[in-house]
Amino acid sequence: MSVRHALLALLSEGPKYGLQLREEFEAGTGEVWPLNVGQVYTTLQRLERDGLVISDDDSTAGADGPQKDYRITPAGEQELASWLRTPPDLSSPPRDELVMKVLVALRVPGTEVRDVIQVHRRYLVELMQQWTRIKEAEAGDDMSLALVLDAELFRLDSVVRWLDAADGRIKRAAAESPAHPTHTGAAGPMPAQRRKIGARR
Amino acid sequence: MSVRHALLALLSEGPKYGLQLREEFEAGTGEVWPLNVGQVYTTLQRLERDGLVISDDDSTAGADGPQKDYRITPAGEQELASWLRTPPDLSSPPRDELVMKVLVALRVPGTEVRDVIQVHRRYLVELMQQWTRIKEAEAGDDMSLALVLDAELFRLDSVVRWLDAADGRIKRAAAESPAHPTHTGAAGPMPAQRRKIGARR
DNA sequence: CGACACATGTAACACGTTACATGATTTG
DNA sequence: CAAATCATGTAACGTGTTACATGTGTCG
Repeated sequence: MSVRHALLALLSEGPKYGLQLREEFEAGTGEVWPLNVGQVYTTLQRLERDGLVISDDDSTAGADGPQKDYRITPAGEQELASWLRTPPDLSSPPRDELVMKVLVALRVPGTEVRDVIQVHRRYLVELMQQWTRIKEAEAGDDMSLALVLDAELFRLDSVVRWLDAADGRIKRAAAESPAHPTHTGAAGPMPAQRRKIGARR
Repeated sequence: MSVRHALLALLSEGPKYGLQLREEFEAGTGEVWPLNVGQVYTTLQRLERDGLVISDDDSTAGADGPQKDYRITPAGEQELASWLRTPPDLSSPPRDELVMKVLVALRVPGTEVRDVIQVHRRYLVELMQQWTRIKEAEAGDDMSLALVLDAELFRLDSVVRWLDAADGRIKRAAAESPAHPTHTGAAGPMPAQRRKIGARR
């Protein structure tokens, strides 16, 4: 749902065509969020189908070249404005791949959880250094780029801190019950039924 | 790519069937990551197609009831082990919806960026409190749940801190060029071509 | 038996990705 | 003109969601 509204936003500045939207999208995110063209066209089709956008196809007047301009509709403007102040869905936190891996490593016997954690930790720190380098080198005058890189750096930092906390938890749990150092929770083959937490949609 | 490997992991403990996998998946994440059944079946089909898993359909022996057991294959075991130590793709940071919204709010004239930021900030803080309450109430003996909630709390905290940093950046930028207080970067209708950063795939 | 739950599946859609096909315009 | 580039589109696939259809087993 992100690209859809981004295109809407670009169109709110005036009529534009497919490739132009792709270029402006990438320029507006400091070129770190590539956007494939195919998605631009299919998204535009869906936007038009939903009445948030209309195309010049060959109607009113200026069908100058091969370009097909799209214009935002009032419904589109309204959708955009409401999207901007609508926080994302509460309900359950998104499934995170790295968290998944640690949970799996905890549960699958014969897996060195601490190793898995360290492997990913090293990788994340490296990644952070890369982005930091890019940020220092190129985000001087580009606020969009600075914001995007800030967000990613904050996120990666939180992941690293989570890995450390997880490692601590695991170490502690292992100390308390050395019998099964890598296995916790959901022990039996048929875990006891528990009340659902995440089902508040 | 997350559910796929989680199912593989559950199957590495022994043969299981569809609904059972769904239940164990949810139990293993403290019930905060609901998993719809349809996806379990389609994912199992793809896993079988890829040779990572085989089903009892009506072959060897025990076709006891309506349940259809799946077993992991050696190829599946190997895939699982390699997945555990493979860090996610480098390349470009994932497109984040909230970052998107702030970038859009910055660019679309007539939008109070600071307001948008504050609206989401309030929401995030509320969310954190909710999760914290649940964590204190229920994550005492369930390590999986504690890990999942930790991860989400760390993540939300990083988002809040990013929002604050973004607000600061925007305030600073507004102070420096009060002419266009809400607009930065990518100014012209056809922004100057710049070198692509994210294209290192 | 009939109702309910367990269990498996399928269909349709949204979004994202990659790859390919096809015109139109510019330029050497 | 021929080739390169610009521009639009389509096809196929992966993953996720919701909703519906269909069997099977148990139990009042």
